[in-house]
Amino acid sequence: MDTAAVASTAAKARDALREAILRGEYLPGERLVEAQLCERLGASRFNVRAALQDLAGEGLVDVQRNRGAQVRKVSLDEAIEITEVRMVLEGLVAARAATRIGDEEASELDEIGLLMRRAVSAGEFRRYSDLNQRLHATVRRIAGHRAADGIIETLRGQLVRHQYMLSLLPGRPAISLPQHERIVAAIRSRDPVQAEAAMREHIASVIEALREMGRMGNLP
Amino acid sequence: MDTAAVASTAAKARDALREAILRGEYLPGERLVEAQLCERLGASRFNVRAALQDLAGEGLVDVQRNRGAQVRKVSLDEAIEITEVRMVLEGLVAARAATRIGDEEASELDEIGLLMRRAVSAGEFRRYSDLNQRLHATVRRIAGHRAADGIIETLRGQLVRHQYMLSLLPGRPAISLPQHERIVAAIRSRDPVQAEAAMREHIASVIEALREMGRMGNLP
DNA sequence: CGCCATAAGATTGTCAACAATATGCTCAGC
DNA sequence: GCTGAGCATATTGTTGACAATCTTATGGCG
Repeated sequence: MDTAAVASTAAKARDALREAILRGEYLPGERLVEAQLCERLGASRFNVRAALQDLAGEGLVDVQRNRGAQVRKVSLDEAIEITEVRMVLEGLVAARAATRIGDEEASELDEIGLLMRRAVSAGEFRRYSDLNQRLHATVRRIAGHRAADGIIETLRGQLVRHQYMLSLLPGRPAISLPQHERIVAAIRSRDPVQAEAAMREHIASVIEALREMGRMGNLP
Repeated sequence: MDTAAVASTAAKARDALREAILRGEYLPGERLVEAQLCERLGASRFNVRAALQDLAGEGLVDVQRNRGAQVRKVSLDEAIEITEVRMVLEGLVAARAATRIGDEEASELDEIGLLMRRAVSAGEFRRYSDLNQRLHATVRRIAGHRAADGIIETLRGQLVRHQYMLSLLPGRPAISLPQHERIVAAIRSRDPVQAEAAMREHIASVIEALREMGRMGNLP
């Protein structure tokens, strides 16, 4: 009985709405009408408004005075900028993980690496994508860098749609698997400089893929 | 007349409260009672609540359910973590500024560098501190990296108190002036790698100073 | 004298009604 | 047929009152 306690009505509404947006139930640009959300979330307008304001702070929705809220559209340019920020932040986190990793955490990374190789060679791309997230999350947990962690999580939310499109690009796993392996190896060997470099190289290649996607005529 | 328009009542209240906190009119840990803020800001409780919620999102205040809001205390550990994040973000921004700088912007950086040297040799520390902020702001403006910019600005708000204490440390200008000069030189010569390295070295030394401050027995 | 139950006061949480604004539609005028 | 003014509707902004909760003061009991 202390910190993690009963979520307030407003917090529940906010979390539910965030999940709905991330799940893709509301598309970018779609208007979020307060009255509709009241039904959908089973909350009063008061709490719905609070939720919208929070999510606006997270960059998931845009709110314009007297014009209501809509799911934020992030352009490709913005997605690239956001990913650049993620690149340096996850680099920082990887470096710190390398200085803090313990033995059982090392074997956890090993296991994720093993599962990744298996998933790729078996062609299970969805599973590989999940492992990708799990690897990044594990590195962040090992680092225990609260400031960076919160920001990365927020940014991840803004990018769900683009990341989803990325995962459909053919040939991505073949490129990213060795990058992931290098990240694991560097953190395992407690080398912060190599860990940061490996993580940045990995995310830089994600940025390159995003640019490629833009050149191929997908929506701007 | 379009984008930048009449600030809503809530936005005005939020900005006013933010300024008040940053100015130090409310100290860390101090309770922010809604009714009092209504008078202070000349806003309704509704808007005061919205403002508090916003500033909570910015990390300037803590809000606990049924217990109200208080100015967030950031511990030295947190300040260090936040500054680490700033280090990598401003490094990113400096690198990008190096690839984008134009001629008049180059002379602007030169001028700031000149004024800095003058301020230090004249012992005008307050003026040097202002120029410090101006240099960082100018670099960010040149880079035009909206994603990084927004986050850096938010983090800066959380650190005002610690940065103020830092500026009182004797010997800081002598350390940071050559670092600033190196940042200017690298950006001027359009070298993103050097620019990032110089900026990171500079902020790393700020982190070292923060650690020093902690060791010297200031409040944790 | 100290401690817990109880009540009073202060503060925040929530709501429903009302006001202000934007949006879409109809219809006169050309 | 097109344009624009004016109206109807939908949606958001704001307010004040009331309920829930926490905090502090009080007093009885061991």
